[in-house]
Amino acid sequence: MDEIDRNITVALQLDGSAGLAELAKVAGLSVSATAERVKRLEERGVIRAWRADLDPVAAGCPLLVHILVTVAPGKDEAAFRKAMRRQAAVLECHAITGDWTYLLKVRLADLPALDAFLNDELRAQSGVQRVGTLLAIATVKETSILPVAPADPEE
Amino acid sequence: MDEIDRNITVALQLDGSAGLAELAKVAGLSVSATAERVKRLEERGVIRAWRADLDPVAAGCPLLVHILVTVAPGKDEAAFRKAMRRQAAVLECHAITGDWTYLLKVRLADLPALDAFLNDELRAQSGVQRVGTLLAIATVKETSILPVAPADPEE
DNA sequence: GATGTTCCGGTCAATTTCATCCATCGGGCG
DNA sequence: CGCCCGATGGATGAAATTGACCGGAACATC
Repeated sequence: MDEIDRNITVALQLDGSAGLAELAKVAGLSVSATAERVKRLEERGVIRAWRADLDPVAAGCPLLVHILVTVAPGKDEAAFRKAMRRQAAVLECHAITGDWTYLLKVRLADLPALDAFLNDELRAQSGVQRVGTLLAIATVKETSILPVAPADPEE
Repeated sequence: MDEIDRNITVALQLDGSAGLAELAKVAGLSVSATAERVKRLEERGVIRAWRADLDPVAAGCPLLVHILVTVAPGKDEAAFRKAMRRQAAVLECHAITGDWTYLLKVRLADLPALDAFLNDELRAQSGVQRVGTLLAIATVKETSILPVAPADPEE
């Protein structure tokens, strides 16, 4: 994971369809050497997948909501996590520090869908004690480009 | 944006490197017809880009923090937004309803980096009145796969 | 301390696969 | 009956994959 690998990963996050020729230029290597690097990044699990990046609005999910949840400790929690994983609308679910237990990122089509989600999916879960809803009014920035760290010299 | 387009977009979000042949099978169309669909999805802006999906830990950003920020109303706000857009560590920045003004999603290498971010980048911004930090202890789910809505018949 | 060997990584060339383009055909609608 | 949209098939072209060769570094040997 040297400087070259970092340049490659950044470039591939920005545009994975550019092709090896152009990637080789930013990497400063030959085409096949660049292909070797990319292959190794995949094998090492740094690159998990190649994905199409969709426009949420065009895809029919204009509503973005972050939901804070307090779940009572106990074995209900496993069921809660499983339910969150099953829900396609739940893009993220993190256990967090502070007054709340979980933070969800949810994308929905409209407010009725939000109402249905809160009542039927979330509050219906046993153990859920408190729900806080943070509706996104405007999205200033939303990217999946990871700031690839300068990384430790080893490895 | 019919049923076929929805199947295609879902499949391409899951794996964009499969190739047209396999995609055509899940779409139930010929290869060239499928290619035509994908091309139109790109032209219409539904598909914004093709990206490599990285493992955050392997990429050197194991720390995930959501930060709630209260910003004083005024023209400082434009500067704040611009600063957030500039910061590579800030993956998302949403203006939200409720007691807080903004919700950030930030990825960092370690706690010192978080400390530096909070002090040097966030609290240094004029207008920032209150900062709440939600550190992710565990990530139950984190995906970028949009739940492509059944969509309105028109368009 | 110098030399030879082995391994890792990069370059170059050849093969093969894949996507794109173009012409044709069938179905639906005016 | 004619027009238009969408699907099929084949040909062209560019891309990725594979293999063999070359150079440098690390280690062991002399």
